[in-house]
Amino acid sequence: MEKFYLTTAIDYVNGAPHIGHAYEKILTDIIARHYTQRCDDVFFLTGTDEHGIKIQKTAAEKGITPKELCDENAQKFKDAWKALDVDYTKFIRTTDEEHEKIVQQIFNKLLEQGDIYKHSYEGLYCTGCECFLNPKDLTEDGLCPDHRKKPEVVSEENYFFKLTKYKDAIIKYIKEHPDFIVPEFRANEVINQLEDIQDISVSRAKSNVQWGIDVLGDEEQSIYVWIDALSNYITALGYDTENPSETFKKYWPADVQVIGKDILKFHSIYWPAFLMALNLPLPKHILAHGWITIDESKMSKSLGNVISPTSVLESFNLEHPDAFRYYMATSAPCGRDGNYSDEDFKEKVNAHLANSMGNLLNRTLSMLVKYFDGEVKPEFKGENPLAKKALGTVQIVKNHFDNFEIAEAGLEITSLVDAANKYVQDTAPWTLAKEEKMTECGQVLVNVLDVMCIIASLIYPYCPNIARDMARQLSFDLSTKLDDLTADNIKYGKLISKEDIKPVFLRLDSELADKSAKKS
RNA sequence: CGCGGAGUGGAGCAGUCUGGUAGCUCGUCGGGCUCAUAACCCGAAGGUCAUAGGUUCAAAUCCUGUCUCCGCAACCA
Repeated sequence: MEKFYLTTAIDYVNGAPHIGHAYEKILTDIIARHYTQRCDDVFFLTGTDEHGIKIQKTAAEKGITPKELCDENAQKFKDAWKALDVDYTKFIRTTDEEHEKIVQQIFNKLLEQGDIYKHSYEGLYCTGCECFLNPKDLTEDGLCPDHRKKPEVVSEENYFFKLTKYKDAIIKYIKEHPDFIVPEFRANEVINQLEDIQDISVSRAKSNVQWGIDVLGDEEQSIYVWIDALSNYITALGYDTENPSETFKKYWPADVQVIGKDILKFHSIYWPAFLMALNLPLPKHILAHGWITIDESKMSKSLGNVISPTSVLESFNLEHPDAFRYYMATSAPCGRDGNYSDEDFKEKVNAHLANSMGNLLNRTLSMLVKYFDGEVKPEFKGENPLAKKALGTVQIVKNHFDNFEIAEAGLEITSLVDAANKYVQDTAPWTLAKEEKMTECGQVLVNVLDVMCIIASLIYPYCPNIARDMARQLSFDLSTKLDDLTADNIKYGKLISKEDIKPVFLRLDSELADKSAKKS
């Protein structure tokens, strides 16, 4: 594998980030970190979508410029990702000068080649909303639900993209590439939606929407969201209709684009159509994840149960985001909805990260210190009955990641940890020590520690800080590629002394789980 | 009849495509161990697989009907 390019959706900066935004970034970061363990060149793109009427209005209400609003909120997203250890390669903003320039270039190219044409249409315009309304949104009397006013019939000229021209090619592509849309069951939904697709409007009258990218050569129009926002995935790499950068040539097409299920339509229909029009290859996979519900109900502002990405860390007093990342990634299979509850969070991370994994390292190192003063002797290396399972788990985890089964991969790691705990229990090194079978005892401990290094490697994408703490206590090089892992990882000599053994993840105590500390 | 997803022990889920002893994680109860983070290991209880029919030697799985919940359609991450 030479390179791996993955992207998240770019978030609309009309508000602050919440747990749903965080879910997607964590998933993507875990995938990115996993592939850094398999290839040297991973490019992970995220960013923010910053144009449009909503930003324009919110800024006006706050009495600031749209740019100021975007700057303020984009920073909140960046801060959140930092707190969650989301380690992106590049953060693109659709207000970046470079992006705007290329979007204009793309727009004009499509216009020149006839994929974009000018067309006037009639719509119901509400002067209160300052936008067109869908007839279905009106009240029974035909009034705007927000302003109780009758919308006017207004005719507006816009640019349209010939989506219909690409309809058959997209259907064909989806059918010929069953792994293009992940999970597979969503592909049917997309094909259904494709059946009655129309050309889409890709510009707005500037009299309505000022906060957007200008159409070059037409002072009346600005570019509407589709071409602006979707293009970020290629403008970020330095795409150019004339002279694409080396970076672009190297990384495109994307290996996976992670998005929410709500915007699958745009990424599996509009986006492929634009790419076809630009004569570019399509991304290899579109991964549509589900929603995170809060205590079984949908997160919404009206219910007041919107949780900020970092509130979970704060309410449990967590120094690192590892437990939250682990929980988010393993509590629901990718693609289906998952639920967040404080209770479940606490139970899962206590059981898996503290009781099983953390404690396993702790008990083994403690015995090494207690019986051997922390020293690994050459005769401690022998046949390791855990080796086969451990190396097998590495392959299984890789396979799961190739199918974007992030939760399933996590469970495999847990299963390896359980096997190691059982091995310790069955061989009872504390009994061997009492019976003065010291070589045998040392072998058991080193067998477990060798496997512990593999576990540290495998858990790294989910819990980078815990993995680093584990690796440090094991004197193991965490940058070892997955394919270079062996069952022989522990070096001879003094491994650790008593004062250097410290728990990598402490149980969450119930008194820390204070719901009232949670912000909305 | 707009389209789609879901209904499996107390909780969350897998299994359904390719019919063949109902499984996983967590919790509960009992026992064991004492190296360790009230941790670890073993055992047990607990399910008419939403429901009614059908196909079959055999159905959680395939077919038909019904009920319930949810999503999309409609710029909600």
